[in-house]
Amino acid sequence: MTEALLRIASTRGLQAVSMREIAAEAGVSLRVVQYYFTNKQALLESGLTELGARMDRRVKQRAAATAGELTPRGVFAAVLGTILPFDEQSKLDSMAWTAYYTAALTDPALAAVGLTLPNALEDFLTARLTAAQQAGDIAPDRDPRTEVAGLLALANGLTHSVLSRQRSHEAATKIIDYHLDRLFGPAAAWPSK
Amino acid sequence: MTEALLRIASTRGLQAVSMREIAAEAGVSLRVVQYYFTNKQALLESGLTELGARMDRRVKQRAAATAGELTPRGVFAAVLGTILPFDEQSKLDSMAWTAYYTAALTDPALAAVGLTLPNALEDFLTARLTAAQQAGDIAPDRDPRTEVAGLLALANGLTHSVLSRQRSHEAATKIIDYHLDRLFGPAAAWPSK
DNA sequence: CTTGTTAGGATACGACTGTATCCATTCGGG
DNA sequence: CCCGAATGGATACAGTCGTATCCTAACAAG
Repeated sequence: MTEALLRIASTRGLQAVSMREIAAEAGVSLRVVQYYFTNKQALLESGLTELGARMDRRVKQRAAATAGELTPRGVFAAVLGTILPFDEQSKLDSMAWTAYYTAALTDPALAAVGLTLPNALEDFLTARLTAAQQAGDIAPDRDPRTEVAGLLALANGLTHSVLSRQRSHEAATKIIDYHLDRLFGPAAAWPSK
Repeated sequence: MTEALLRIASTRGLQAVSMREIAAEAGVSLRVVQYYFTNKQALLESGLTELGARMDRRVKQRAAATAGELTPRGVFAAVLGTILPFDEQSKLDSMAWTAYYTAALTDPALAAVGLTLPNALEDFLTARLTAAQQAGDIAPDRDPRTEVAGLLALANGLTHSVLSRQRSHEAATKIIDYHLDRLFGPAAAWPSK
């Protein structure tokens, strides 16, 4: 049922989401939609929560697939590579995510729900990068939180350009890899103290 | 009149934009809104065009203010610094721009109008960076179009994080400057052929 | 003075919205 | 057996939406 909501949101936009449309898409009656989601607000929030859960699942799948050795760089490549839309389904999810993001800008209730995952992601990556720095994997003059913020912003921006067909998935991945190369580059390129 | 539309779009979202709301916001009757914009579609497109014009004006203003010497790096700092929301008005415009961007994902007519400025910007900056590379201002192993795409995506992503109050304008500017430092860094840091 | 164009007020129409109400099932525990 | 709770179908309600229509003015050109 929440899937029907996200299907509509990602193909026709969040403004096309109505209780009746969801009922039709899910093949149930209007009353059933009302029954399981008391409000339209509750319905929308459930869609956002589901989106977050999917993203979480995808990150873990990719991390498991790349298993064996999870270098700091491997973690970043997995997470950032998961943010970028890489197949039809994740592309649809990214569209829905974008729709929600925009709605959250003028709807505080959605903003509260929608910011938890991005913030958790930033904290998680920052902790990883700090550890990597202490282990000597990245240059000591880098600020972990700033680097993470920049990388996440880059991934989000690239996602948008992929969605609007300005850029292919491959081109976006290349740009991400390029930045990871610079960050996790050889110690020889670090500035001497 | 288009200003009233953008005022509503940036404060309450594009889905709150209705002909009657615009009429009320502009202090005119519904008929007048219908008179000057035959369609709602035409109305929406005029808002998008106006947003593009404002952005254009801002870039030129900033470029003129930083006048005297317009180094390649100065051009990039001006353009990217203009994309980031730096005062209340540009913040509102960025919100409206985001709303339009999202709507364009599921509305081909808006996409056509909305992509002209970003594409023009990318072409312009790529030409500048190519020239700078030939002049020896950046390392020869950089791909200008890729670099520009990355920087624009970064600026867009940072804009979003500023709008959702994850990041301050200053923090975002610092990240941009950091990347520009790397790009236009001293020749000593370039890889030897 | 007449006539056509531009401008705008008032109102109506059908479609669609979220929500509420009324009613019929199904089903498990007492 | 029964009875309350869970589940869901059908329909109604009050708004709001974009759009269309009808009617005045104002004004410039003939």
